[in-house]
Amino acid sequence: MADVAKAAGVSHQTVSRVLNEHPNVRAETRDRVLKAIDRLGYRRNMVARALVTRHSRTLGVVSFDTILYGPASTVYGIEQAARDAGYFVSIVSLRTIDRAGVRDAIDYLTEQGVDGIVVVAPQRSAASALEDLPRGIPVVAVEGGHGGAAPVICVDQAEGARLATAHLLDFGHETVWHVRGPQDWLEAEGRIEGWEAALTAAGREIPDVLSGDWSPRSGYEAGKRLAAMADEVSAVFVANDQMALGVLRAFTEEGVRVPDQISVVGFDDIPESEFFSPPLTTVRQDFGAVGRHSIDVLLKQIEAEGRGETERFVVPPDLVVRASSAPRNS
Amino acid sequence: MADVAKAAGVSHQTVSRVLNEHPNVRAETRDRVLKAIDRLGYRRNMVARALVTRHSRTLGVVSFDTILYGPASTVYGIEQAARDAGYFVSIVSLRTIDRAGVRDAIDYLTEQGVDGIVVVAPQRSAASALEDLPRGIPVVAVEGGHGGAAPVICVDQAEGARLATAHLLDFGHETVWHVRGPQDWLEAEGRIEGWEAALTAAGREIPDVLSGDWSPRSGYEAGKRLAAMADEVSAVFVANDQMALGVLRAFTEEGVRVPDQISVVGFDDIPESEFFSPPLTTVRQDFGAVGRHSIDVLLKQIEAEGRGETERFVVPPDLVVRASSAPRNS
DNA sequence: ACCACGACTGTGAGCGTTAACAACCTGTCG
DNA sequence: CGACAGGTTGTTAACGCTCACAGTCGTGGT
Repeated sequence: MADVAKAAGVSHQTVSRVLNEHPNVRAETRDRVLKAIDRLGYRRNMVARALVTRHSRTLGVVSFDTILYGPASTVYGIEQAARDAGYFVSIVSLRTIDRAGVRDAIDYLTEQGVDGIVVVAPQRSAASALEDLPRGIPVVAVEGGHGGAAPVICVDQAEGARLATAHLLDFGHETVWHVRGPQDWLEAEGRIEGWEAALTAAGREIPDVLSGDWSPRSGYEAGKRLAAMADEVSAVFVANDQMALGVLRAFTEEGVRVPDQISVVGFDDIPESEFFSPPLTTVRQDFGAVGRHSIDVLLKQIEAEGRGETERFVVPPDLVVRASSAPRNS
Repeated sequence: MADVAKAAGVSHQTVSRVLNEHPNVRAETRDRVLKAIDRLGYRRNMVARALVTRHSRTLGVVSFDTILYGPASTVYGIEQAARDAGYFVSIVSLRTIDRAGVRDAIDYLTEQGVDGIVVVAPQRSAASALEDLPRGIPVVAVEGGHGGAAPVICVDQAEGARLATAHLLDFGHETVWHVRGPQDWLEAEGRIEGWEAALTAAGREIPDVLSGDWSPRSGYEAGKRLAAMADEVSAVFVANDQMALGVLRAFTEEGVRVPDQISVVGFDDIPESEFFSPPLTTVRQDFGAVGRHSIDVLLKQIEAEGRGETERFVVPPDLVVRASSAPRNS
């Protein structure tokens, strides 16, 4: 910077002013500085800037299993929204998720000097890490349950499940079976909740829940079990599309026709769902909206210096009806 | 830090030494400092550290479309490997990929003070941005063609395609059709190359190529066209699994039986492939290995301060045989 | 002619850390 | 007993930037 100042015949402070678009710089001076910057190939050192301003214009993201469609989409949405707002994103992708891991990641990012942190905490154990947050750094949670001290942005899982279940009941199915996601996941809980609520509201029996772990294989295994009771089962709500694919595969192998014998509904609307055999009825989540809102809320927290309200933002899901669900055949 | 020094009755430099695990600190002194740090809840300011050491222990990643399975897995592999090596990762996820975008991202990250950059450049236009790199910052390319000035880490796409095609020829198919990926993508080119090479090596005719854009829908459309010529076609190599799903769907709709009438092979081995109807024969890429190697090479470049060799690391792919491919029927 | 004011520019300090060097202490060896 | 090595600690000066403040200059009003 000193070199530029010398080359342009001004003080370092004037160079700084040009860089920061301060209004009180004569146009001619600005040009001279800009030319010098260009000629010398000068790049300002953001680290030094961050040291004095105490703002790095970088946000941290703590996530888990960023290869799964849901988390990957969420992180992508967050990154885009952050960049639009002029912020960088540093990512920590946890291998195993637990209280300690999330806390370490938050500490780690804090130490790096990020201005705020988005924690994608889809599991109870991760969400619990948000209960007593280190003060001094704004944090928002995505899919983080009640979120403890942090604001929460989430998709209304229960509502999505309710839509899916009600859709099947509307088709005249006596009841709807459910293949759930893994124990610790809040999304799995929310979906069960909505499913039960819809059944209860219609005065239907609540069948035993089958367990899965989000993987197609676990759906396949659940599908085998359901196929074995094909005479009692006419509709299944599966907690995500990957497991739903496994269910469809098991049904195909066992000669159970979808939707003639059994209707299947998934959750997520992954790009593949439309081309399953048959195309899958499912619940779409707007991950872009989740990312945008989480950044909005986080920036608001940063501006308010932690004194912002711990609001809660719920994004509504949509039902996408395709060929895997149909009126009951009897 | 001054506070800690005062509390422990030492100089700030001794605190710094404790923090950096300098050997020449008396055990008793270290304990005293550590206790003071703990008591005051002190956290060292990495920004100030980065300013003076000129190392941020942060690496930049420039990527594109991080929701697709391939890029997402690559970025995940990079992130894990970087963290194992004690580095942070800042991500820039490009919306549209072109020379200017990649250059901007590299500049952006350089300005932020990253120690090195991994560019995931699966497209020709992105790879071309690597031809004249800004000096002064180590860069490695993943899937970046010849890579220009930067070392390249990639999966041997042509070899994967050769494996897939040879597998189908071994099954007695007269020739193998191909649904390619989008124009600008190097991976699409590599896969075509391998496919042609395998056909040429076997002295077979090279059929017209069908075009897709990686999406299931484009595969579906290609599948419809192939189904219309089902009597000439007995084997198809599709450039990725998502498009292969679309092809399978189109075949199902048109009553083309897989693999009885037509064998289908994909590329990527996404988690869903095993549960397609029928389960998909495909080519698996080891994204974890790509991530690890790219970080290895990048760190080597950083140590060598840019004077490292521009090596090229090729990761071999594996053929995974499932039910969608079978010996020719007739 | 004087003053006030705004536009523009320069000066010095300081952000929190590490590097380089100096200083001190202890023990060992000739 | 003195010198010297080596472990341990403290002092000072950067790193590259912004902030607060202090000019300087020209303009317009009284």
